[in-house]
Amino acid sequence: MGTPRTYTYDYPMPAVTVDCVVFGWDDNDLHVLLIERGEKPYEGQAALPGGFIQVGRESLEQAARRELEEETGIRNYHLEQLGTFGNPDRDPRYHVVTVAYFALVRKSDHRPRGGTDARSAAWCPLDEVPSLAFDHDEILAVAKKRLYGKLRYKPLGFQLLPRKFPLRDLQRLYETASGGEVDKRNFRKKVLEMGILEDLNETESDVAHRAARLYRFNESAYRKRSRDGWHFEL
Amino acid sequence: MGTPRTYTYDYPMPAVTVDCVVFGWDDNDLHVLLIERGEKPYEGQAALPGGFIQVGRESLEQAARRELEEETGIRNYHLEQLGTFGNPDRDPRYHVVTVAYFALVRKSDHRPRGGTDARSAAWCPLDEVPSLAFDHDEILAVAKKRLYGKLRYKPLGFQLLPRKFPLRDLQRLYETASGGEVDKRNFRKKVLEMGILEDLNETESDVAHRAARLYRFNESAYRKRSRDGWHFEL
DNA sequence: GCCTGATAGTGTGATTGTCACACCCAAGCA
DNA sequence: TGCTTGGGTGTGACAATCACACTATCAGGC
Repeated sequence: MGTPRTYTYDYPMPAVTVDCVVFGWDDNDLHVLLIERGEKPYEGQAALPGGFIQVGRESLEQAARRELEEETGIRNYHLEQLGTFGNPDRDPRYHVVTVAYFALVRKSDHRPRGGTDARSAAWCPLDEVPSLAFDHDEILAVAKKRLYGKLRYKPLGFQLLPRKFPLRDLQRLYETASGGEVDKRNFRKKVLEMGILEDLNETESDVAHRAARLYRFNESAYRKRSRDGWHFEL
Repeated sequence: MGTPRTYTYDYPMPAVTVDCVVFGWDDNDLHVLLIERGEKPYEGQAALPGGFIQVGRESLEQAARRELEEETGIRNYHLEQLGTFGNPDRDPRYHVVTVAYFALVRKSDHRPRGGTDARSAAWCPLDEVPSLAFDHDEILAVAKKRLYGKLRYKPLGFQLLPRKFPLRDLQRLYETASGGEVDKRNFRKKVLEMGILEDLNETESDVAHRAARLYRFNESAYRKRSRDGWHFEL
């Protein structure tokens, strides 16, 4: 559509892309969403989903959301900027500056292989990630570090868990992030005393043991406490 | 030098710049380094120092350091990436994506108006900053928030203070960042027990009151403790 | 040289938060 | 019905945090 044309500048220009590190949680493990590249540099290799920004037409965050939705069909997720990577040789073709984003999604909200179309997007457990295209290994490493750090002092874990969850699952997630074990009783006491979880008076079903109570993150309670100078920490 | 030429692409390209928020500390107040714009959009208005990256030739951090050194002559400072701003209309001319950096310098290391040349760079107290060009107000706001947050859990304050400093000054800096007052005795005890300050057995001179002892940040002690899983917090 | 104003430096006790720890309970399944 | 699995609950020891007030030292002015 439209006549082919070209764009001329007085100086060399870099290309700008966005790449997204999408984390999902699956009962026991963190997963990242990877695509398989269908085009030339690094064709066939795994990479982070992303693409070029539409110059003059969208903000960086809009570009990240657009790419994510196009390539993976996911919606409703936490998204924040992670950092920008711009070494001149990070793309073998020419100078590409990429703005990396960091997304947290509820895997349970999206049908197992949500792929609307195009290149295959698939969840990959964090400790089985293959070598990635470009400098995406480095980007992923930064994202991991940021996620683990941030889970402790921002209530981001609730963006990964299903809306209703038992405390056990919350604890597992935090143990994964901190790399250590946590005492069950202390964990429960601490979390419940924060007053940001709503007890749903429901229990799990279909489990082969005593069913656990389900809770929901109470965002407005969280915001109220935050306004009063309190801050989340686990 | 070199023949004038142009650069042609199949797609529209954004420009990429770096901008630096440079903080300095002056006994009692935080200052930011601002330049006065000498060129068209926002000519004559205050702005953050920065400029275009050299496409294909330097990384983003190299670009930030180059621009800072060119425009202000400062050297030896802490520099980290702050975030990237890329709304299509943030520059009235065309789509410019800017990668913001965040620098901490010892004002005492640099002669009062270090300007090597070119446009005038000047320190401005944080609470007297005028309205800035582009979206630099927003960038500065993000930087301030990041600085205040980070001072509490990373030993960045020592990058702002002179190498030898009395505890009083350290306390002032932290009070500024946290917006509250702190008990002198508790502060001293806490800081000294960290074991990351070296007592120089020297005192201030030329003060109209009892001279305070001077201390120095002991980076290797800090790193050793960090490796053992300890973390800085004030 | 002595008085004054300004800031440096120092210890304790009360309170609060953090941590480690073990047992009984409910439900599904064989 | 009993075995297995994980759910749910309280207390006491210890450590960290907080609030708090006085004496010491220096420079400058009188």
